Amino acid sequence: MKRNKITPVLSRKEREKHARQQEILKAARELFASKGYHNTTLEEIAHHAEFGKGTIYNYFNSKEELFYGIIDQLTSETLALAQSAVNGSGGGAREKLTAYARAMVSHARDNADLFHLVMREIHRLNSEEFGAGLKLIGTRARKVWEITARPIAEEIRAQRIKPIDPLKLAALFDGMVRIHCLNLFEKYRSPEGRGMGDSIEFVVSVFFDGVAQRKLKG
Amino acid sequence: MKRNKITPVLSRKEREKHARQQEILKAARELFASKGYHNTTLEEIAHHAEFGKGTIYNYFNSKEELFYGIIDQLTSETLALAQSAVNGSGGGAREKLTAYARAMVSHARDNADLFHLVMREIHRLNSEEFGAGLKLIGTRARKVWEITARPIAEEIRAQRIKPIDPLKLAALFDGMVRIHCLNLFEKYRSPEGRGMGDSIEFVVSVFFDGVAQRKLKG
Amino acid sequence: MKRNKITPVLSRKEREKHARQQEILKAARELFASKGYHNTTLEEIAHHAEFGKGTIYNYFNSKEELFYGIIDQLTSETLALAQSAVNGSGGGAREKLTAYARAMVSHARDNADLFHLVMREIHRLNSEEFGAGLKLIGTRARKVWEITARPIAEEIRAQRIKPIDPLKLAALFDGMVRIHCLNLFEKYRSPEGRGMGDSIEFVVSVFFDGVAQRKLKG
Amino acid sequence: MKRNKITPVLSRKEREKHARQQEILKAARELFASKGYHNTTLEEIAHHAEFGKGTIYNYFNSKEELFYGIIDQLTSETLALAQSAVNGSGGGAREKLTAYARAMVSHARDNADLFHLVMREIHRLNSEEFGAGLKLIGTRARKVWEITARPIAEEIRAQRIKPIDPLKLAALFDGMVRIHCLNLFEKYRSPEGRGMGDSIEFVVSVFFDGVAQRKLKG
DNA sequence: AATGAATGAGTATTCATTCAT
DNA sequence: GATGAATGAATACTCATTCAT
Repeated sequence: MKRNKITPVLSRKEREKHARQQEILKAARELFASKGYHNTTLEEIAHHAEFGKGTIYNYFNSKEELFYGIIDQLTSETLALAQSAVNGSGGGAREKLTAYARAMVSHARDNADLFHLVMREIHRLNSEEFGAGLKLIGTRARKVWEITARPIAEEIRAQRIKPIDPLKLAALFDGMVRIHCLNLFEKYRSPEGRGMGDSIEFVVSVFFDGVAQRKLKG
Repeated sequence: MKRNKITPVLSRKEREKHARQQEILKAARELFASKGYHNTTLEEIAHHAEFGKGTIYNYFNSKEELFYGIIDQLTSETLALAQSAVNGSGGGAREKLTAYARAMVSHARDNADLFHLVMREIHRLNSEEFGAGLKLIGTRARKVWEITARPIAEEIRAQRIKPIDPLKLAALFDGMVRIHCLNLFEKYRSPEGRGMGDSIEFVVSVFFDGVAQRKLKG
Repeated sequence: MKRNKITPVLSRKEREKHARQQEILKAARELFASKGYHNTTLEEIAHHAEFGKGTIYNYFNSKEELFYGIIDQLTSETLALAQSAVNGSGGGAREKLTAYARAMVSHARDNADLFHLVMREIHRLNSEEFGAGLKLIGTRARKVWEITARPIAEEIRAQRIKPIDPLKLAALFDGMVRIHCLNLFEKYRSPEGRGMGDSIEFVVSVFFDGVAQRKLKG
Repeated sequence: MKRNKITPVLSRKEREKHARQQEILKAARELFASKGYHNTTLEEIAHHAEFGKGTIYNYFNSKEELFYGIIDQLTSETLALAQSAVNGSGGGAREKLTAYARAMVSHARDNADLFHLVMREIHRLNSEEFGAGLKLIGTRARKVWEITARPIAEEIRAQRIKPIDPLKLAALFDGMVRIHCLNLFEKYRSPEGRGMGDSIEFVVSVFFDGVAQRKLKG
């Protein structure tokens, strides 16, 4: 991707500022993920990012906002992942949703702790004062649903999927995938629970075909 | 150890002690649910329960233990609900799981805030912070699965459900129901999202029959 | 010691009250001695004395006062001990003071922890608000000095002791004995320090004869 | 490691840090001395030192550690005082010990409250509470004894002092001096007690010569 | 822009004391 | 008199945020 040297999109200063923001976010992600939001101090984040404590405040107005930054990152990663799964993979809804599900599992595996972190802290944001941060999550989730609803809608039109509100279906499927991820990467599952269906195909199959045995035609 | 029917099982003192514990739990439930664990102070709980701060410590050894008390209450409610749905409703797996799902939606509606609290805190299982006391949640969740897995297993034996690990299926179904509840009662859903299928039958139907249109046999 | 049955000095009620007070004091002595004043709760004292917490307050108005009661006990024991040493032992000042010193060492050994406790907490009493409790100690200590000063004074009159204010000498001797006790029963003395002169005669000898070698007469 | 004379051993920052530590120690010394350890709150210390409460914790990790800091200060002052008395004054043991005793009285007069504080807290050595950090006091006290034992040992060798373990003698002498100081500066002594021999020579004289009148030879 | 020392609001927990039974 | 449940004042310590350098 070439950039015109004369009119760079971002000035050097802006680029450096952005780079430092990313460094801070990275440090915070790691610490929040492993110790939780409340148990991580700004001092630790600053130290881990190799900045002074005060410097953090040049890039984020508060610890809260830093956390929003992470949510933003994480949800936009998910969004991108949905987009490329739906656009990039050939075939019909089944193939596209499978691709999305696979990508989600992989993403959740790489960010298991963070994934849980957001699930955990989401409620804090739920309180009146943090409406803003939550809306972001809601909005992004909805966008994911809209993207995955598209191939579903197409197949409904082609009468290969039952005529149910595609957005509902997309939301349900997304939920199934997320629950599956949680179950997969839950640290404290009982030992027997481990390995319980790490194949995402199981989920896709239930979603499309149901669990009921098809009656054999006489 | 026989007990005379006339003398109650618990003495007046014991009954009063238990009643007060319940009052405190109730107050804590409401506050934790609406403001989250970290944002609720013991002073608020005491005030809301109309007790002195010190009194709380006569019934629970710490804020954390109080929290465990709530988790215990809620998860045992869910467990009871699963048991009566499975044992009490006639019919096959479809009817029993529908009954369970209905009961969950109703329970979640009555305890919307608390439901979110536990859905969220369930993920704290991962955090060192609450590790010890919260295995409880995992254990209880698994018990629910075991209960709902039973009718599934029966139908597998009767070849009316595909031969998949019934526990896996139960866990997936439970997850679908819970996700559905979350979507239904999420406070901050965008307005358009509201009313997106509050009929739980939709979920049951996808679980059993899938979304794919059945090809008509020649 | 006979008591006239008709006019008992104390009524049964009074005697019982006194007995219970002693029980409480005993329990408190043991706990204060082993754990210190601040680290002992009234609840522990009550439990150890096998009374209810509230009952303690029927006998002592406060934890403070309970502590004074112990000081009173301890200092009056010391006083009694000084009296009997001085009156009871034959011989001159040297014998009488030796008897006192021996009794003190023995008493301190039996009450080592309590002995330290009083030394330790004495300063708290030093603050304006506790003047009362401290005066007691001061008064009792002075009485001990007066008692031990008597045989000293006699020997001064007999020109067997240098003509120095006997009260000063008594106070110094008392201090020497107490310091010796502290050194003897100090728990955390370095190992080499242990056993460093557990014979009280050493102290008596220095007091009377000094450490200087007498010049041999030509 | 050579240092250029022009660059100071400590940087400005280090010097300032040290200065602030001293200020805090000073404030704590005054408050602990007048009110005792338990009756002094960190908030008071902070206020008296004209710092914020949190600032204290940038210099000392806990209230307890702050207390150790004071103990350290005071005991090292005493140690220094013993050293210079023994090394600095000419003459034999009598002169050197007199110098030490004088210095102690003067030091105790200047720090009467604090002196009592430490005399009292020295006995906390016994309580589990302070065990670890307070070995320091015992160690320092022992060092003082070792220092003052040296001139005594010399005179024993010269047969001018009786052949008794010099460390024992040093400990006894030190105790006599300290007791004398306590008696001198005890705030709440009864009025008649005041002025009871503030001449330390009295103590030295008893230590060396004893109180017994020497029988005139033949 | 970067820093980190200073700050003080905020909070869980303890425990002497009271008082209804 | 005896009891122990209820009480709330008291306090060490944390940490997000500020701001002078």
